[in-house]
Amino acid sequence: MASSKLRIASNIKNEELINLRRQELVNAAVKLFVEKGFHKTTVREIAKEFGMSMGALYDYIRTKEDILFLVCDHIFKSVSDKLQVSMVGEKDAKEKLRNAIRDYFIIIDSIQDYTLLLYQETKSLNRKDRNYVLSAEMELTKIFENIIAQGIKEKTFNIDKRTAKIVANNIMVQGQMWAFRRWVAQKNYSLNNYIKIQTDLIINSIS
Amino acid sequence: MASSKLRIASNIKNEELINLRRQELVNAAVKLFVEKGFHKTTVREIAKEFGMSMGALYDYIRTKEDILFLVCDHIFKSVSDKLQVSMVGEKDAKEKLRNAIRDYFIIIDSIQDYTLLLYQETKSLNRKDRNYVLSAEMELTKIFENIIAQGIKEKTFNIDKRTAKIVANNIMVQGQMWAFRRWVAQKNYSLNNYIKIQTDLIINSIS
Amino acid sequence: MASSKLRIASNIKNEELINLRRQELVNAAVKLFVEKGFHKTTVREIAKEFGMSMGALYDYIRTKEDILFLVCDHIFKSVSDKLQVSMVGEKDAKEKLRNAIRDYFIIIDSIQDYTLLLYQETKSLNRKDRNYVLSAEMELTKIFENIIAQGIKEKTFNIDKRTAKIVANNIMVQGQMWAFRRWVAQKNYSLNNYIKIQTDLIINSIS
Amino acid sequence: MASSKLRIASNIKNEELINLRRQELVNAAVKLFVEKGFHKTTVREIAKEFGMSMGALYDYIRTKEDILFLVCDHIFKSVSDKLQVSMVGEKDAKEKLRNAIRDYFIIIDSIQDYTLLLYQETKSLNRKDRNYVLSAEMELTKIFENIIAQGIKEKTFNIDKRTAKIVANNIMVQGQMWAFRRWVAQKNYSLNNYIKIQTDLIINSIS
DNA sequence: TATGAATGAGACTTCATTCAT
DNA sequence: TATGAATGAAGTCTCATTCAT
Repeated sequence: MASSKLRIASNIKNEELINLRRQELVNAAVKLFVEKGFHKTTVREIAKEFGMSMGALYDYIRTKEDILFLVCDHIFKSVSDKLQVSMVGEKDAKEKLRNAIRDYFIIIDSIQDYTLLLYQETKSLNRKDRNYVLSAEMELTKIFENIIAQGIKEKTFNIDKRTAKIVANNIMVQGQMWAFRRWVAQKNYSLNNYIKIQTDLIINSIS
Repeated sequence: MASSKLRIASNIKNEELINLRRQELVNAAVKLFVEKGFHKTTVREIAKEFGMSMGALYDYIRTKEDILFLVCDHIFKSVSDKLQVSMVGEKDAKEKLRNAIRDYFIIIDSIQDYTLLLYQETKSLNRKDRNYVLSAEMELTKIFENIIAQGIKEKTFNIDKRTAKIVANNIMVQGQMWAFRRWVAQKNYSLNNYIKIQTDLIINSIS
Repeated sequence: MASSKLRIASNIKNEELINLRRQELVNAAVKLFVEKGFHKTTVREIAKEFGMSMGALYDYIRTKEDILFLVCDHIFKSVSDKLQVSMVGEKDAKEKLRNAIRDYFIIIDSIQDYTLLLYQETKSLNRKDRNYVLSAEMELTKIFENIIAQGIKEKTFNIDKRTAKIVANNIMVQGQMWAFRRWVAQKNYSLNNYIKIQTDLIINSIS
Repeated sequence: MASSKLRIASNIKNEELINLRRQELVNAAVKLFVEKGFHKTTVREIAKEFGMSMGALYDYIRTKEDILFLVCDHIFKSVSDKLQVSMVGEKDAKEKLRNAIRDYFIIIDSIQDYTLLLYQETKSLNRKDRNYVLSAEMELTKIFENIIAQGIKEKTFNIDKRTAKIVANNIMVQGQMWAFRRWVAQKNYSLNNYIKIQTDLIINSIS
């Protein structure tokens, strides 16, 4: 995954330095993008938050859009890495699904702002970068799909494979909903409440 | 509802003309916004598509953002009006819910591009206009919430009121998902399939 | 003097109507020019204050600058007419001068805003119109010059003719000063005070 | 005094460069403003005269009005500095006053165009900047007031303090008159003539 | 004669990107 | 390698003036 950053060209030769600086760059940019959106954030502002000159910044990227990709890539990997970690352990499918949903929703909650950013600015990426991010999203969805597939095989879940794919996607958007519809969701429910209600609904619908 | 347009000031005195031209303007702008997004569409391009001079365009609005509001308002009302119409008739709650979901998903399908636009560019509106759009969205959600509430009263649905609200929101995002995740959804399912599967899942989860 | 208005072409044939309407136009424009200055006042605003359509307004003038000329001309004539009136009667030169200064200062005071306008926006006129206004101003100055000349002949005033011209101009600018330096003048002196002090200084300097 | 320039924000970090470029900018702008007035001069023209791109120009200022302030500030300081310098030396009040008037009128003569500009465009400044310029003007007036006050104490001048303030203001406007009424003043008098006549009138009026 | 919608040139301003130092 | 001043294209918006009705 780390190699994804290399998709973006740089003047700098030292690869370690690139990665270190880009990490700092992402942190600076994310903060500003969350606050004001991609289009309304200027490269000057990013450079200032980054603590470097404009020239230096442009040693690590080629265009402003590169920064957005770096940011999206970073955000997505945060979710993916954390979720991957939580997935270990030998449990039955229902338990596994409950845990995965819980972990996923908790992750979303912890990076709400990033979630918003990820789904609102993706369209500003060029085709190639956008596809990269989308495919990353699909990998994530696959995690849920696989758990459900296991449950179907174990006869725990009583749906077909085609429905499983939709349920997996439903889980994804219901997670995002916690961030997107915060005015409704977070005003009326605690995160635990929300997780319990959604999980029960999902399990119920496929059992 | 028509009065919402009056939120936006105009140099033109003839109110009918304002409405006519704004309708044309919305049509022109929607097309471009869908293609390239709000920020990447220039007012000059809109004026050209609008078929009038820049000056004329600015006789009907005050700022570029006004155009976005007009567009969002228009899109939202399309959905709302159509859904409202489909809601008449005396059926039991389950039947009503099935029909409402079906109608809503069909509407979303018929204005996919607009849906995308509506949910991606809302954040570019100023606070006031954004709130206006959000509250309109909440009204829509309420429609589903009310049907479910009726089902609960009739003992058709076996959930509490707090869960009902979440289900209503789930329906909304699952509709939007048809547009947003078209690469997944529309590649793998026909609209009818999608509607059937999602409806069954929902009914199942609350019965 | 009335013919000065004819310097400006019009589509309208009825000359009386022209004069009537132009008077109204001047009143509308003066108010706005005083408030916001010539450049920051739009023709649309003038038309609105004027109570006519833009098309109608342009029947009475050719360009926006024409309005400024009409206004300057009007203001200047107000002063001139009033001063002319006050000049009648048989008095000795010193008495005459005292009275003329008094009358002039009182007039300036009564049209302070206009005075400001007249001297700040004149430069926005084209050469011809500006010269017209300037020559009108010189006529006014001549009034004072003539009184002083009379006093010199009567041996009341002990200066030469060349000095008289300067004194006349001094009187003019000291009058304007009441309007221009209002923060100093009107904060520290009543109009009567101011008139008395300035008149005494002037008389003293030439006796 | 130099700090007055800091009232205006800049993108440039090198403060010396700011001062240098702003000086160049003022020179370019003054020339154009004198020729055509503030409103009729475009930023593009200023940039061209400035010898830099529009973008570069806007690195040194925030708005077009800032340029006007810079210009007014510069002009005023030219007068103020020169007059301050001429003020040294131990002379009696009458001698001092004669010299101060002479120096002031000579300065005005040497920067006639600037004087015109200063007093015609001040109103285009925003409140804060306008007040800044006005208060600078009042400081200048104070110089004359103080000399006269000294003469009153020394019994050289036979007027009261309230009259002294008016005389000081008269001197200011009579200086400006040399520039404003150039068609009258400079056509009929040499500068030396003008100075002599005005000075004698003033001294006469207060002795 | 009156209306006011439409024109379109041009104004001010921003900002991603480059490059001399 | 780092700096940040400079570029210039492009953006949004205004408004004096015209002309079909």
